[in-house]
Amino acid sequence: MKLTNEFLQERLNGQFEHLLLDEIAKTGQYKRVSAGSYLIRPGEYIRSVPIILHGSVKIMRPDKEGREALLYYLGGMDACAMSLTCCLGSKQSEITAVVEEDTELIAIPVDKVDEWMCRFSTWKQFVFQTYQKRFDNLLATVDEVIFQKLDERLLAYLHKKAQSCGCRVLSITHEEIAQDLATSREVISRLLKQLERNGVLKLMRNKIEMLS
Amino acid sequence: MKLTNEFLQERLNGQFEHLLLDEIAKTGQYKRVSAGSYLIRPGEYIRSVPIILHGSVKIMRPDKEGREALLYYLGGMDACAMSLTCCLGSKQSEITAVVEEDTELIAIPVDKVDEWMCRFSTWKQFVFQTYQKRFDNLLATVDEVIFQKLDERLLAYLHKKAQSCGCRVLSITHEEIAQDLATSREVISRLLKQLERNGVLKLMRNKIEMLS
DNA sequence: CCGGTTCCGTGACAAATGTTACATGGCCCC
DNA sequence: GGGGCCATGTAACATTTGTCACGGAACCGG
Repeated sequence: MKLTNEFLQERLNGQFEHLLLDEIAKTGQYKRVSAGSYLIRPGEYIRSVPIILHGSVKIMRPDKEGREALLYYLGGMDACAMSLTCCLGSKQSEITAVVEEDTELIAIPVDKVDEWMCRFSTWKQFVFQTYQKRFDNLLATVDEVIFQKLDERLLAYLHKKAQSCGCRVLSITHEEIAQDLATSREVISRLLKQLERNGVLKLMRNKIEMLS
Repeated sequence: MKLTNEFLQERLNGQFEHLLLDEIAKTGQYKRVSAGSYLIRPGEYIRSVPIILHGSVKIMRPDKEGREALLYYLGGMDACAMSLTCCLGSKQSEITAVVEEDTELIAIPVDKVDEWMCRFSTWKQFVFQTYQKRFDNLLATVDEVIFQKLDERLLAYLHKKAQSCGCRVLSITHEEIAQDLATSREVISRLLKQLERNGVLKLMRNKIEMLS
């Protein structure tokens, strides 16, 4: 799709100045990506930084045994800090990014990311804000993993998920949750059952309804 | 102490251009900080970004119960990414930074950090490299906490420590280790004893000698 | 040398998490 | 309706981690 200034103005919440919008319209690439597709996998190089207009992207961290734990989600108006550092240092990705819900994004070529930093203060601000948000995300994840027990982490996970999809009924299997939290299916089933007994949620096949 | 261009040239490994060194000499503040002092605590504001010339600084993350887990160390030529984001967004610190070994650093006033970004490409590079390093540190920590068991984490912890102090005999108590890893002293004692039986290390009062 | 303090070792038990094994039940497709 | 697949439930057991209780050893200051 061709990017226009008006479209960008609306979708980017007017957080960028006009000249910058022109540049984005000229060099940015609009993309629709459907749920399940990978934006980046470990070891790949990135040549553009995605700004997410709408949807949600799941950032995961793999280990050597093939497990893959959830780090955090990217949502509207978020950009990926990993891709920023990867681009600017031409480093390989160390994470996996997979589209969770159908997503619209604008891909900014790496050389522009750098160039605009000095030309547009709103861009510089955006870049640093992005770093800050990702740092906060990571810290929150670290907190949970270090200080909380699994049942608390599970509950936090479900709430985040419900919030991100904007509904109270989650379409997910116990197995998927187990992968995201880097544990086993049986453990999750056990804890979920416990939460159900406590009236926090209701379990159905392939679905979990949050009650509180 | 008064900063001179020559001093900076030598201590900063010549990674900055001359004009920038002049600026740093003019506005940077040289500081010696002795082991045990706090550079920043949660809730405080930072008005300068430290560049560490020599020594080591421990970055920790507190939780509500008063526990405080180790995130990572800063060493020579490192800068603190937290302080970067905190400064640029005038946010409160979310971490604790305490000097582990006597440290020399240069404090850069926050407005300069921003101003130099566009004027000096080596500075811009430095800032982004800093972000990247801190991200990598955090990811490594996340990896350990998510995927590894305590005995592996403990061993990794000891190795990092040995590397950072450059010697094979660590001066540390079981209690301190337990705090850094957010667990209890007894657990650490037990695991250490096990490692000793396996010939990995030797235990002494207030000291641990790494053998491998 | 004595008394107090800090550090360490350790057994016994509790709680949390991981693993194995199998049963059940829904759902899809023919 | 029957067969097969997938998701879930669950018991039983293993391992890991956390907690409590206590004793002894090393060190330190008088």
